[in-house]
Amino acid sequence: MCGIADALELVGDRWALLALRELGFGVNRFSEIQARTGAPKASLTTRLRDLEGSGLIERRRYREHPPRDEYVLTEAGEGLLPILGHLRTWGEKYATPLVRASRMDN
Amino acid sequence: MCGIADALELVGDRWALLALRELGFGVNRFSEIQARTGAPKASLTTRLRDLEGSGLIERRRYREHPPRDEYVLTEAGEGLLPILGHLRTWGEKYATPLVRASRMDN
DNA sequence: CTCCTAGGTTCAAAAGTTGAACTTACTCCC
DNA sequence: GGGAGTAAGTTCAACTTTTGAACCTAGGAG
Repeated sequence: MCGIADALELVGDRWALLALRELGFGVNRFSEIQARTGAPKASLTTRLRDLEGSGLIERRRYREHPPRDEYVLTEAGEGLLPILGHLRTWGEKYATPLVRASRMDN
Repeated sequence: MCGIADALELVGDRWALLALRELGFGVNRFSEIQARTGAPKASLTTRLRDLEGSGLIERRRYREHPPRDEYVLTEAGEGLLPILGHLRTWGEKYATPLVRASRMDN
C-alpha cells in the first residue's frame, strides 16, 4: 500500500535496525554485533542472512582458514543511516525517559 | 545503550508504525486503521493500548452510547511523522522494487 | 423484532524467538 | 604434539507472541 510497509518488511523487526546501527558505527563482526546489541546468536544469524538477501548488507570473507566473515552496508543500507540518526534523536527526547521510568518499577 | 533501542521498544514492532502512519493521514478510527493496515483486531488493540500507555497517542471517546473511540497523535507521536516520511522515501527507492519482485515468484 | 455496526474480548493453534549445547577449522601456548 | 581458545555458526526443545475465528455489547435502522 505504501513504501513504509515495504520498508518494514525488510527492517521492521526487533534486531535488524540495531544491527544496521552497529554497521554504521563501523562494528562489522558477528560476535561484536552480537555483544553490543544483545541479540541471541540464532536470531542474529537469520537477521543478517535476511538483510543480505534484501541487499542491505554484504557478507565479506576476510579470512579463508578458518572462515571468518564481516558485514558491510551496501548503498541501500547506508541510506538508512540518516533515518536511524533521526530515530535516535526522537528516542532520546521521548522514549528514553519513559523506558528508564518503566524499568524503575520492575 | 542508545536512543534507538529505546525508540524501538515503543514502536519497533510489526504494526505500531503502520498505525501511526494512518493517524498521520487523519485516519482515526479503529476499524479504518484495521482495514487499511491489515492488522488483526486483537493485535491492533494491544498495539494501540501500548502506544497510549507510552504517550504517543491518546484515546478519545467521541460518543458515549454506544461507546465509540478515536485515536489521535500526541506531540511525541507527531514527532515521528517526519521520520516516517523519510522511511517512506527510502522504502519506495529500495524496498518496494524488492518486495514486488519477491512476491512474483511465490 | 431482526439484522447491522463499531470496537472490542477470548481462546486455541500457528509462527517466531530464545538459550544452551554442539560443531568446525583453525591458532596459540606450553 | 596435546589441550585450551576462538569466530561464526547450527540444532533443538522450550517459551512467547501473533494470529484468525468466533463471540459480545449497546445501541440504531428498517
